[in-house]
Amino acid sequence: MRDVAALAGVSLKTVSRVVNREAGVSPDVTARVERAVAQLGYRHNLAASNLRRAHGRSAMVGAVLQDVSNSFSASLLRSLEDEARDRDVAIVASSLDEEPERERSIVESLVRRRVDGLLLVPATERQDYLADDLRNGLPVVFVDRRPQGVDTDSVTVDNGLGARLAVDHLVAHGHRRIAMVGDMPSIQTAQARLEGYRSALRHAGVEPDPALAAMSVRSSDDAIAAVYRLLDLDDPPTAIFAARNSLAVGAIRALHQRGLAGRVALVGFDDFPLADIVDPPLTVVRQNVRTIGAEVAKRLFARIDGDTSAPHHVVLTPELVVRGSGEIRP
Amino acid sequence: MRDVAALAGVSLKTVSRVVNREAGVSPDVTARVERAVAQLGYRHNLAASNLRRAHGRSAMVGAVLQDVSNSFSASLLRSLEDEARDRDVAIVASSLDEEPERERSIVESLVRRRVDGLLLVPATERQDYLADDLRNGLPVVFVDRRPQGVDTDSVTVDNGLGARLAVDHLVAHGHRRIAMVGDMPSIQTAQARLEGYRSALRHAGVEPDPALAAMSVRSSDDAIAAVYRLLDLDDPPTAIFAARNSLAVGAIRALHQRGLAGRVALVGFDDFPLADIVDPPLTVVRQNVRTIGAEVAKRLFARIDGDTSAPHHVVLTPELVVRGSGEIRP
DNA sequence: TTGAAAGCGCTACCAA
DNA sequence: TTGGTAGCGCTTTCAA
Repeated sequence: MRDVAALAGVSLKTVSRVVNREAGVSPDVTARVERAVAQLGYRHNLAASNLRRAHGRSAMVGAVLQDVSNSFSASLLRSLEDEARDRDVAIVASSLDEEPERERSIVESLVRRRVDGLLLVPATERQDYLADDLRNGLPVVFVDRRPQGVDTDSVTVDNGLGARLAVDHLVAHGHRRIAMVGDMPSIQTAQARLEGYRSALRHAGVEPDPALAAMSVRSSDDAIAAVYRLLDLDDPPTAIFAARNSLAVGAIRALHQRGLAGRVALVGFDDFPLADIVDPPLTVVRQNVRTIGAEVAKRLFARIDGDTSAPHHVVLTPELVVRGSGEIRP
Repeated sequence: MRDVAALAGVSLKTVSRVVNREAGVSPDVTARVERAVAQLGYRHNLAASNLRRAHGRSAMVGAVLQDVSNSFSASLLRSLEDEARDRDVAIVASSLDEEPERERSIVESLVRRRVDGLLLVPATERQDYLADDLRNGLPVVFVDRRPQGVDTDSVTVDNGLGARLAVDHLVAHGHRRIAMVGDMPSIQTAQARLEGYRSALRHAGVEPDPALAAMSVRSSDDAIAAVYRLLDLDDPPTAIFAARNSLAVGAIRALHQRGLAGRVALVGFDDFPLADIVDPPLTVVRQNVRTIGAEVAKRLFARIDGDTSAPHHVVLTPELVVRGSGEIRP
C-alpha cells in the first residue's frame, strides 16, 4: 500500500479510501490510485484491514460438520454458502468424524481465527467448553443436535417423531418383527430415534426385542455386518428401520448380497440423492436439508448482525417419503 | 494480551512466548501466564500474529470447487482437508456452479484473505487473470481441467481415454447406436470426452451420428429431457454414454420412467457413492477421487513448502468399473 | 478533499 | 530467562 501511495503520489490514507471505495475522493485521484494498484498488482490485505477496524470482523464463519463428504453435511455447507455469498463472508469447513477431541480443537482453531460465527454439528456430549466464547458474544448455531451445558440457537428435527413415522408405517404394512440399526446411543439423535422406535412398537402392542435393536453401528460397512447378524437370528426381522442414511445404504447392500432386496422391508432416516433409484426405491423419513440450512443461515447471520434475543430452538418436522422399500409386506 | 501480561506480572513478549510454546521460559512464569490466560479467557489472535510473522502465512488454503454439495467436489474437499488437518491449515471452500464471473471474484476474495494456496476447478476458459498472483508465488493447483493462458500444477484424468473405454465397452457388447449425453463443449473435459466418444465409434467402424450426441446438457433434469428426446428418435440408441455423474443419474431416471431400465445399456463417467445399488447397477468410468485429492494435496503443500520446480501436470488414468448397466445387449 | 500520527494485536530483533 | 522497541499492513481520529 505504501508503494501504491508513492507511485500515485498520494498518502496512505488516500489509497485506503480508494481501495475501500469510500466517498470523498476526487475522480482524478481515484483514477491515479487505481492505475497504481493495477500496475503494481497490489492486493488489499483483508486480515490487516480488519485488525484496526472497529467491529473487528473477519468476514468468515466456521462450519463444523460431521464429514463434508457426506451428503447431509455437504448440503448444509452449500445452504450456508448460498447465504454467505451475498455478504462476502467466507466459509471455513471442517469435518469431525464424530470425534469429540477434534471438535474442541477445531472450534478453538476457528476462534483463534476470529470467525464471526459458527455452525456446529457437535460430536461431544456436552459443550461447556463453549461457555466463555458464547459469553463473549460468539454466535453459534447448533444443527441436528441440541446444545448441552450451554444455551444457544439450535435447528433440529424431531427425531423421536421421525422414528415413529418409520415404525408406524412398517406396522401398518403388517410387520411385527421390526429391527433397528442405529448409531451409538451416546449420540443424542441416535438415542431419540431409538426411543421413538421403541415407543412406536409398544404403541402397536409389540414388546421391543433387544435382539432386534442393533445399536452402536457406525459405518456403512458396520451396517452390513449388523444386518447379516439380524438376518441370521432364529426369528429374523421382516422389516428394518435404518436410523441414518449411511446405515440404510449398508442395509441395502446387505439385503442385496443375501438376495433379500425385495423381500425384507426397509425404511431409512435421512434422504439422500439417489434414494429414488436404488433397488428397490428407498422409503425414508426425510429431514429437509435445504430448509434446515436456510434456517441455520438465517439465525447465524441474524446473530452476527447483532440480534441478542434469547436463544431460538427451531424444531422441524420430518416427513415420510414413500418409495417402495417400506411397503414390502412380511 | 496486554491484560494477560499485566495479570501475570510479565511483559507482552513473555506472554507471546508462552502462547506460542517457545522454549526458554521458566516453568514458574509459564504457569503464571497460563493461569492468567485461563482466568481472562484470552484467545490468541491468529491473524494479528501472522501479520508480523516472517513468512506471513495465513494457514488457510482455498478450495474453489464446482459445487460442494456434489460428491466429486465434496470428496475432493475431504481429501484436501485430511492433509491440511495435520498442518493446522484451514480450508475455505466455495462453489462456482460453472459461473466464470464467480470464479474470478472468489479467487480475488481468497487472495485478499492471503490464502497460502489454491485448489481450483476452473469454470473459466482461460485463467490469465491469475498471472500476477502466480508470479507473486501463489501456489495454485488445477484439478479436473488444465490451466489455459497460465502455467501451473494440474491434476487431471485422461478424459479422451475414459470416453473410449466406455464406448469400446458398449461396442464390445454389440452396440452400434450409441448416444452420448454431455455438458457444454466449451468445458474442456466435456469436449475431450466428446472427442473420445467419436474416435472410439470411428475406430469401431461407426460414423458418429450427430443426432445421437446430446451436448450442452447441464443438469440432471436436463439429462432426463435429453434422454427422452434420444429415445423418441426414429432410430433410437440402444446404449447411452452419460459423460458426467449427474447426467448418468438423469439418464437412469429417464430410463426408469420409460420402463427401459434394464433394456437400454448405460455407462457413466465418474463414479458416485451408490452407483452399485441403483437399478441396474451402473457401469462407470471411474476417476479415483481419493487419488486425485491426495495428489492435489501433495502438490499444493509441496509448493507451499517452497517447491519451485517447473509446473507438474499429473494425468491419471481412469478405469472401467463393470456393474451391469453397461453389459446389457441391444 | 487530503494527510499525519496513533494504534489494532501481535512478533522480530536486540539488549539486559 | 526476560523485556523493550520497532514494525507487520492497514484504519481511525483529527487536523489542514
